[in-house]
Amino acid sequence: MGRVKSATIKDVAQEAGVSTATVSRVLNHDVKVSAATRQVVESAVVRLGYRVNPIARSLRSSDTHTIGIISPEFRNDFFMAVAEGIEGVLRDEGYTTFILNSRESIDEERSRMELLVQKQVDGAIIIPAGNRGDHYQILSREGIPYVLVDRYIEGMEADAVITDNIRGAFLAVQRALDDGARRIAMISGDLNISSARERFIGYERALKIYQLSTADQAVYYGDLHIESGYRGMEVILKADPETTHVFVANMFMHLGAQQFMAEHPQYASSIRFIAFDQLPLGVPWIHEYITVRQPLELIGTTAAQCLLERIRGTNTGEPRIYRLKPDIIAAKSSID
Amino acid sequence: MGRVKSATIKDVAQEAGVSTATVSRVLNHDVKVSAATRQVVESAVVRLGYRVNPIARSLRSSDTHTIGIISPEFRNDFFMAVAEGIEGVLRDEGYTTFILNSRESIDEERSRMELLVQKQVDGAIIIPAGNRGDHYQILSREGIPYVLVDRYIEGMEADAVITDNIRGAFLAVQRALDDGARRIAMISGDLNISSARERFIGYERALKIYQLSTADQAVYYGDLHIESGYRGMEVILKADPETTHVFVANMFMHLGAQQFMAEHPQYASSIRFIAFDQLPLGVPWIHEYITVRQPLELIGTTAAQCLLERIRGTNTGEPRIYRLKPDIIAAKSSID
DNA sequence: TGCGAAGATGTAATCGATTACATTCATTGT
DNA sequence: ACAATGAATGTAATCGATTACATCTTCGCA
Repeated sequence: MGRVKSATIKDVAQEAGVSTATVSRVLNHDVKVSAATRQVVESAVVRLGYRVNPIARSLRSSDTHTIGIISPEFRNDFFMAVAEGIEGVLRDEGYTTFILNSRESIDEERSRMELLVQKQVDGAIIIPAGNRGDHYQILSREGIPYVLVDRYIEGMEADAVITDNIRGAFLAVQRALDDGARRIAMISGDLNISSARERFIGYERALKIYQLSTADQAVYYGDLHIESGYRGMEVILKADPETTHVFVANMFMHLGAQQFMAEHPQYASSIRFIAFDQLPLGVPWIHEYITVRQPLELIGTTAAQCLLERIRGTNTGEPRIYRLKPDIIAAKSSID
Repeated sequence: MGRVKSATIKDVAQEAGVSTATVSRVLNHDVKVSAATRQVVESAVVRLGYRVNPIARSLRSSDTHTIGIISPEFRNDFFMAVAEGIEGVLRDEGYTTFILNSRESIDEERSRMELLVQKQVDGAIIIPAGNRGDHYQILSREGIPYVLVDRYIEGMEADAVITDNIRGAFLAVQRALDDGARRIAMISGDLNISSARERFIGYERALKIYQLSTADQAVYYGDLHIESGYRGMEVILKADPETTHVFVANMFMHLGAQQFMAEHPQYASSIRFIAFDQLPLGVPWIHEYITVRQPLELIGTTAAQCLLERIRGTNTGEPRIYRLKPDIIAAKSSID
C-alpha cells in the first residue's frame, strides 16, 4: 500500500557512478556516450526500475508529448470513431491523447481550449461545436498547432480534414436518379454549417444533371438532430403522401425519419432513404436504400498525421483542407 | 503567429514589486497576505494575463489534478455515457479527465496503466477489459487510488460501481412471468464475467419464484458480442420455433438477436425480448418488450465521487461495491 | 516603555530533468 | 614531441512554481 518513492535520475547516477548528465544522455540516445558507460547506466536503470518523470522533463523542455482532442459529445459514434483513429496514430508516435468534451457549446469549447493551453499540449484536434472561430486564436496565439475535423470554419487559418460531402451527396443522389427516381425530397441541415451546405450542393448538382432543380423538390431544413428528422418526415409526407425517395443529410435525422416511419406504417412500403452516414452498428433498418459511408477512422488518422507534420515542422505550407472520399453503399433493405 | 512567451510568477512579482513567494501566496489564497498587497498582485496578474504553469506546480507539489479513465473501447455508448458522467463531476471539482483506450485487451490495459503512473495521475477509473486483475498493482504500488466500473474483479482491493445486475434481471424476468410467460429462453454471457453471472442469477431467482428452473429453459451462452446474439437466436429458434420470450443479457447480443429476427420474418410476430441495456438512441425496435435501463450517468458520477473521496482521504474505509438500481421499462413494441 | 506574539514579506532550497559550458584525456598530424 | 582536435564526462544553471525558515513590522499588554 505504501507509496514507494520512485527512483530519480540522481539515484541512477549514483548507482551507476556517473553524473546525471550522463544518465540523461544515455536516456536520450545521445551519441556522445561510450558503450561501456551506456551499459552501466542501462543496467542501473533496470535495477532501480527507473522511469523518467515526464513532468520534470516537460518543465525543462516545454514540450509535453501530449495532444488534446475537443469533441462536442462523447456519446456519438461518429466522433468516437474519429477519436479512435487519432489515438491509434498518435500513440504509435509516442504521444498521449486526451479527449475533452465541449458539450456542443462554443463557450465550453473556448474553456476547453484554455485548458489545452494551460496543459501545454503540443497540438490539438478539434471537432468544432459551432461555426464561429474567433476563439481559436487562444491556441494560435500560443503557437499551438491544431487541425479541424468534420467541419471547417470560413476564414480559419488551419488545416481541416473532412469528408468530401459534395461528392458523397452527389454520387448517392445520382445513383437514385439513375435507378429512375425523379422526385427526391431532402431533409437538410442548416446551410451555415459547412457539411450541411456541401451536402445540399451535391444534391443540387446531381439533380441538375437530370435537368431537375431543387425548386421542384420538397426540402426541409432541420438542425441535424433526431427530432428534426422525425419532423421533417412528417412535413414532407403530409405535403405529398406519394413521396418515394428522401435524401437525409445525417445519421441523427435519418434515425428520426426512420422512427417516424416505424410509427406510421401507413406509409411504410413506399419510402426509400438515401442517407449520409451509416446507422449504428448492426441496426437492421427497414427503409435504408443508399448510404454514404464516411471513412471515419481514416479521417482520424489523416488528422493525426497532418497535426504531427505541423508539430514537427515538416509541413510549413499553407493550411489545407483534406477532403476524403466517402463510399456509396447501396444497401439491401432489410425487408427485401 | 509568433509564440508569445507567457508571463511567469517572476514577472508578476516584478510587476507588483513583491517576491514570488508573496505572489504564490496570493494565488493559493493563503491567509497571510495583507489586503493591499493582494490587490496589487491581483492587478498585476490581470495586467500580464498570467496563468500558473501547472507543470511547474505539479513538479513541486507532485499532484497533477488529473485523473485517467481506461475504457475498453470508445465506440460504445455505454462506456461513453459513463465517461460523460465522470467528466462532469471531476471538471466541476477542478480536475482534468483523460480517457485512454485499452482496446479490450489486458495487455493494452496494463500499458495504459503504466502510462497513468508515468503521467502521475491523482487517481483512475477503470472499466476492466477482462476479469484478471494482477496488473492493478501497477497503480496500487504507486499509491494511486482507482475505482472499477461495470465489472468488479474477484479479490480486488478497490471500490467498484456497478448496476445491481441481479435485481435488474430479476425484476425484468419477473415482470414477464407476471404477464403470463412460462418459457423464457436466455442468451447469456460468459459466467466468468461478473455482470453476466449476476444477470444469470437474477434470471434464475425470478424463475424460482414461479417454481421454474433454468434447467427447463433454453439457455445459450454467448460472448456479449453482436454475432453471438444472432447465433443464440438461431440456436434457440431452431430448437424450439414456438419460443415466445427471450431474455438477452446485453445490448450487443440484443442487437444481434434483433438482426436475426429482421432477417427471418417467419418468426417475426411471436417473439418478445426482455433485454438488459437500452438500444442506441432513437432506434425503434420491433420486438422490444421489457428493458432494464442502467443508470449510466449515475454510474459515472458515483464512481467520480467515490474516487474523489479516496484521493482526498475523506474515505479510508474498506473497499466497497456500489450497486445502483436499474430501471425496468416495459416498452411498447413499435408494432403494437 | 519594553518585550513577546502575531502578522507580513522576503530568501533560498527544492521538485527532476536537460543542456551549455568546462574539464579531462587520448589521438593525430607535422 | 607537442599542439591541436575531438571524444567522454562532469559541473552547475535552468525551467516555474511552492514552502520552510528567516527577517522585519506592528500591536498589545504589563
